[in-house]
Amino acid sequence: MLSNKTKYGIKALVFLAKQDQRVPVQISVISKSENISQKFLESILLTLKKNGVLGSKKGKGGGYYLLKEPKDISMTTVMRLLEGPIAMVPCVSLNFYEKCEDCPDENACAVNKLMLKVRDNTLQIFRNTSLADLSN
Amino acid sequence: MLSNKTKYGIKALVFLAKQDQRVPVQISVISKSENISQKFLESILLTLKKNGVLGSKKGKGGGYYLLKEPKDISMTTVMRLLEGPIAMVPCVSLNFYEKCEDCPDENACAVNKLMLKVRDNTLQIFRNTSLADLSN
DNA sequence: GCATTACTCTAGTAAATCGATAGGGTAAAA
DNA sequence: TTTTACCCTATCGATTTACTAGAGTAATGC
Repeated sequence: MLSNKTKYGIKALVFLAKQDQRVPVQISVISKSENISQKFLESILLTLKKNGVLGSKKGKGGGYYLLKEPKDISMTTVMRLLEGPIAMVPCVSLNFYEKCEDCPDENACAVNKLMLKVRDNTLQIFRNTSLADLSN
Repeated sequence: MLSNKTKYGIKALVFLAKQDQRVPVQISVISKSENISQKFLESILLTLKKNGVLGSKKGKGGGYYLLKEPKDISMTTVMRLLEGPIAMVPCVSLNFYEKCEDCPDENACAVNKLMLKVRDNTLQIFRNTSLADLSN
């Protein structure tokens, strides 16, 4: 299941991408428009900022804005930052790999085999989908 | 993330599919061989039984066995029984559909659009993968 | 400067889910 | 009639999720 965190994050990013000008947008504006708790959204945008997806400006006329063009922001980045691993099991994860304790041989494991296929496919979708694709 | 329940369920099914003869296999045998808590496995096999995937036989020489040929047991069935919805959000789920409360228009929703693609792909993999495919 | 605005950060918490564990009950086979 | 093994219910600690509260700090405009 996709967490609300990720869901809200994507919605906020799309909202920013849809702005005509690249001016800072206040959290409260996004929060109202997308029906997201303001405080919760605050923490989400903060992580996106800390990881180079968003920039922010303080004070009057401040807010958040995209640091890159929507077409250059890939869904893999967003998913990994907000949701964590893309794989359904750690033993097939690229960025969050962990060995299964109960499994003697990964290569002989049916779950591994199946989930590897799923990960490959899902990853390809996220790689080929940019923020621009979602904003049309 | 895939739950242990599903993971163990798949492993147990593969174990059963790999048996030469179609004789009942005791829970304790599967549990030891696959490093799964016996009691936990018990409840998993029970759900698979209640939903027509497995049969069971009581008493001495009893145990669980597949009700169908491995090639006729699709991963969609197994995943839905043990893991639940295949989709990452309820609003793109076929069997567990639910409308998002915060979303005014599903067709205009970026998350919906993205997750629909993911679900289609994942579903296709599960549909095209049978227990037989995983047992080789 | 100084008030306003808006971002930043730290805690905490209610609710749900997960992954078991415990223990007794019941049916069937030898 | 004893053994074996399936069947069912209840409980429980740990973790995660989705927020909420509240205080602090940095810019901006007048």
